[in-house]
Amino acid sequence: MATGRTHRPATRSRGIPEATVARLPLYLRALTALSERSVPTVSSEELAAAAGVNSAKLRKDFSYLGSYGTRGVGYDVEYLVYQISRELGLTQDWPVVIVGIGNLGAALANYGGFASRGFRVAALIDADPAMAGKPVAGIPVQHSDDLEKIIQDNGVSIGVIATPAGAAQPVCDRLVAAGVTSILNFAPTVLTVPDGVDVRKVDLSIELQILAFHEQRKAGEDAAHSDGTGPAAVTREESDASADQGPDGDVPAVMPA
Amino acid sequence: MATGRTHRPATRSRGIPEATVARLPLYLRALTALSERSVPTVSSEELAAAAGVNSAKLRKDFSYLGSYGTRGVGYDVEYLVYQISRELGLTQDWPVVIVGIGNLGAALANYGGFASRGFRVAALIDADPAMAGKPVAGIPVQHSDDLEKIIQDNGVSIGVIATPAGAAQPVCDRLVAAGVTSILNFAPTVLTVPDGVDVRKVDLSIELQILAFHEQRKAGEDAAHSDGTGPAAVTREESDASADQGPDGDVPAVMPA
DNA sequence: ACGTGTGAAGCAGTTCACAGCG
DNA sequence: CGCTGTGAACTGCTTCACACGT
Repeated sequence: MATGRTHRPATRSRGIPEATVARLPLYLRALTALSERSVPTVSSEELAAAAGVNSAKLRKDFSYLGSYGTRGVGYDVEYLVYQISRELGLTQDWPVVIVGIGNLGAALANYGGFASRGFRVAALIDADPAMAGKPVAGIPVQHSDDLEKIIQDNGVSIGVIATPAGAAQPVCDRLVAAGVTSILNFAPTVLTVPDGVDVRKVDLSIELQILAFHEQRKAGEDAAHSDGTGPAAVTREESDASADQGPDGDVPAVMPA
Repeated sequence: MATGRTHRPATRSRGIPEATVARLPLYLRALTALSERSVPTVSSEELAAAAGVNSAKLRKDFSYLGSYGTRGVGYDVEYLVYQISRELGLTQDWPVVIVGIGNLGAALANYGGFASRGFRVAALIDADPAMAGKPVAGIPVQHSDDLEKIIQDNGVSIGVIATPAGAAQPVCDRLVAAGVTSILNFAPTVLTVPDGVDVRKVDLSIELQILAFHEQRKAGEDAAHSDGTGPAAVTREESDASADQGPDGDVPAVMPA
């Protein structure tokens, strides 16, 4: 690595746009599927279709990684898989802890997406003493009293929070204090973290609300026209989400004045 | 395929930017919490802090909805809750079906975020006959043979897919054919849908990979020479996600040449 | 000829900074 | 005054279109 070619050793330079990073996993998945089918090369057009993006965007994205394609031919599948994996840091093993082994935490522990691709569930942690020792997805649940020790013993830097909303911030604080610097938060709460710690949020009810917004719009437009039975309205195959921190609290009923 | 571009009506009369729509649920949650504490008004500054955004952005967002604030005072909490709820379409009831009642589907069914805020789990559907009739979260699971009838009988327009990757597209097709026009996809697959159908995706492994990327970057910077300027490490409280369609297939091991 | 790689144009989203109203 | 509402500047992402290497 870092063997300068024509440019600077820019291979993993600081300059990859966030939007591009967010799409690399997409490309990787599509490429992995091609790899399994022993497809040797792909054009940007083909790969873009498989990943659900447009080809200009894909080429631009890849250009940030380097010039890994061959003009007139396309990209070497195996090589790209490797380069993207490396860029994403998936050539190393990331031990992950899941905190909060309720319905969701258990589902996450069982989710195949974890085991594959460099992520390994190092420990499951729950505050309920009754859970301690009980195996979930083949891994014994440990009590949250030992959280700090578990983090340190396993060299964990990525934590997943699947606790109830109220417990999320305290858990987050302890994780961070113990050395975790990346957090995936499933609780519907805004997490406050110190600089240098990354938080990503997955929030079911926010996603639903966004869908409801568009759904309402469709209904409105339909009504304005005829009572048509056919769907014809807001078409977006590139709806964008973004958003990071969720606000706090549980979500009760909506009923103003 | 995968090229619906249908343009965007742009900001004519009813044009709320997508990025703003994605934040409305955040504001709503923060406002609801305030409402519960009987706080009568908030300033953009306070509310922004609670929602984890900056106040200029919040004011700009609200300006798309109308002028609901009072200069020198702030926003009336109850009134804003109502306006945002209405804008998001949460003043009506949205029946939702969840297809695929495995670990994740069951967790979703039990998730409180569903029940609150205008969403109602109208039915749980699974392909496994052994599941049929078994209650999950108090709702009996129905067999997928009856999917179309269930959708139509309940007037469902929002579907949640929590099946394995391989089943997602067929399920999606049936949902759409039966009248569903908004889909929340938890399967790691790129869903192809006709124009007029909205798809949002929640993908655990993509989120983890994005975290891994930043994590690797932190480690690299620490290990190598420390830069001499400003704060080290990636500090982002506003990391952005985006991304919509995921690519297809399961995700096996990564191991190129 | 073909498909990558990329300047340049175009656009969406964010931030600034201040005018204007209570 | 204080705080909202918003034009205007700015930043970053996407799309275009074509030169260039193979």
